[in-house]
Amino acid sequence: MSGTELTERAQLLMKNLVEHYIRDGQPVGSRTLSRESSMGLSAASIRNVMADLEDLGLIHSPHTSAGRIPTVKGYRLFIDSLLTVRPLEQELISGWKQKLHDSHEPGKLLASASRQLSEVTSMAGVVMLPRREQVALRKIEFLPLSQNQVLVILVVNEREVQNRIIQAQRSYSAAELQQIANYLNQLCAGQDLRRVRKSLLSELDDTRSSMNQLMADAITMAHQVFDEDEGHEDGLFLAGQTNLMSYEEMGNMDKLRKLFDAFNRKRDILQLLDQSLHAEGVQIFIGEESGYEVLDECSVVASPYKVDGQVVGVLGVIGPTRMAYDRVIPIVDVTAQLLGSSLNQMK
Amino acid sequence: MSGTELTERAQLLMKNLVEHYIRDGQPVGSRTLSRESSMGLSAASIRNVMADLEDLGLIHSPHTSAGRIPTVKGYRLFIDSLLTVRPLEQELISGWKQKLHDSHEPGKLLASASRQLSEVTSMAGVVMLPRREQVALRKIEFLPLSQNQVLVILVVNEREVQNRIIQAQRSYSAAELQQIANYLNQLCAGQDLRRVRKSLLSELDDTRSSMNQLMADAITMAHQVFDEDEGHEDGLFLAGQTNLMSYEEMGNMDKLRKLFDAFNRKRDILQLLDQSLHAEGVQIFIGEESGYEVLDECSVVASPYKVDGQVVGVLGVIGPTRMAYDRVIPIVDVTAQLLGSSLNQMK
DNA sequence: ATTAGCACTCTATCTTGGTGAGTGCTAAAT
DNA sequence: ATTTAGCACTCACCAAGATAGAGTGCTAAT
Repeated sequence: MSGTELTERAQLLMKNLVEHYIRDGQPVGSRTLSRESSMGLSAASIRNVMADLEDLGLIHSPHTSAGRIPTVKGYRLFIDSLLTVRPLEQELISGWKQKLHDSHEPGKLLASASRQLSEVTSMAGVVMLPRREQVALRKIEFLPLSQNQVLVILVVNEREVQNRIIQAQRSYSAAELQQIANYLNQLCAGQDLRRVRKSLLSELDDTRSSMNQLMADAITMAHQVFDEDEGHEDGLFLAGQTNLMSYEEMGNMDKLRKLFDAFNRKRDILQLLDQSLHAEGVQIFIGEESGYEVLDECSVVASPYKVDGQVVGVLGVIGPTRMAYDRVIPIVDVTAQLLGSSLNQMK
Repeated sequence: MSGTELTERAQLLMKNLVEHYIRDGQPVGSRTLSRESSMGLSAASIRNVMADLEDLGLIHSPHTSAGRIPTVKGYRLFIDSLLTVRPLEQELISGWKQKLHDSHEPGKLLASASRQLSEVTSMAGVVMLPRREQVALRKIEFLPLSQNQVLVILVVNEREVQNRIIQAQRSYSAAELQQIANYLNQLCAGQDLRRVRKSLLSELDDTRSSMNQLMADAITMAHQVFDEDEGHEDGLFLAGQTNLMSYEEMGNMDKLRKLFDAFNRKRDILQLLDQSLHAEGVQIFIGEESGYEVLDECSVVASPYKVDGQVVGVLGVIGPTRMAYDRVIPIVDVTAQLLGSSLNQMK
């Protein structure tokens, strides 16, 4: 109902108002808008239109004699149908591409991407790790430690190394562990971790019947290793949180602390970004839209990124609701593309 | 000069004053002190003594009609000769011990220790990693990647795994890399990394003369690996930074941001903690004493921790200058001991 | 040596009044 | 039928007193 009712003029006015507010951070009044918006209307006329916009819940006054500020609904309208994004300068893009390509390891690459996002936008940058499920095991290795513990080294996804420590039933010699590793490598190498778990189950029966104790132990150990897999790495790269401290709207220490704590916990942020995982292109959560109280006066601009046409993760930027969307959106967009192509080259 | 001049009474007064200020955070005046310090003196007498203390630079007034506040020099005196530390309850200690022992990997353990420090003190906890120099190489392994890159996996210090990617001269097969690894393992396993570098140099001459190309390549590769070693891991675990946001003395957003940025850079903090590396027991840096501007209104309470009687790292707490030293000092002290013994058990 | 008394200083807080920006409404102008 | 000028009104913001409270230093009495 509200969408179509907006006249051409009201839309233009709204656009000007939001742009103005994003620039100055001050409530914008009819007089200012009449002077600076070059749409040849008097303050009085503008007041009339503004009254309509306020009735529609698109803007509001902080108090009687201040100007108007866009509401969340107003931002939504602005972003969805009023916004004109500025295209980015090609030189900038190739500069970023260069920087990203300096990283050889995937971990470093993602960290670098989040840092870049934060630097370019002066807000907080986030990069969510590729989904943990599609992980190909390349090699597994065991080393004996004291007290029946065993150090397990996993090489996955061609060039990522993980390690963990498991508690074995008894003490194994280096040679035994070598055998176990050989056996498992032969059994699982190259497979997806998900499949590995399944292979193990069926293999367990086979080995049990063939009565080779060491191989049975191998299976048990592998189970320990892969069961532990969930939640091992937290899978979120954050950078530039401190940038947020420079914005006046973040002046409330208490709120800011809660936000930072949420960053540290990471869980909520991961969950939020998950929502963008199956979206196409850039998604935006404005203020309370995110559903997380700590992100009250923040917006999140996020985009999935792909490798081989497959979405593998999400990246984005977190900043105050009042941000330069026309610039941030393309930044997030191209960074997602650049990161995807960089990851591709590592395959 | 100043130390011996202090009368018994002046010392007691000073002690009361600092304790009072640490509790309340308000400048403390003569009247209050006379009422609450139970040393049976009138406000006027106390004023006389306070005037002396001010002359000695131990306390000062923020303005004419406020009470007195300890200066850095005053805190120093307080800590060095006036402070009586409260011993910790044994139950607390054994609880912490328990928690620390849950971690099997050294990395996790250090992270856990810093988290614990921050939780117990409600300030920021820091743990500096064991010195990188005394690192024993246990095993090295190579895996081929695309584009002549080689993935190197290092197992050091019994149970730590590092990995890095180096650029090789040509493409090596898995089998070749296996040979190279075997050769290097035989050559270097068990040695200190420092020694490994030396061994490599002498070995380089031997192999050059024996003309085995592959082995020569091995040496070259190893050089690449170990040269890169410096600064690989940043070696600092931080936790609970956000705790600092709750202290009023950290109200200045700008300063706080600079502090957080310093935490993220880590370099300055590492350098500061280095100073405690060769100290015996708990060391304290009060405000400007640290020499770092960002730590202006902070104190650092740090202690080295030992494994096998050898100092391997430093841990501590960073908080506002006005902190409960009588409690924080023993906390840092026992945590250092607990961490040491936990690390010992992992050997 | 200690303390009561006093004049003094300075901050913090509240009040007051003025200013400017902005609004809504109405009546005149286009 | 729009648009705009005019006007009365509201409210945040700021600066200027006024007041109260806490604390000091000094002096004279104990």
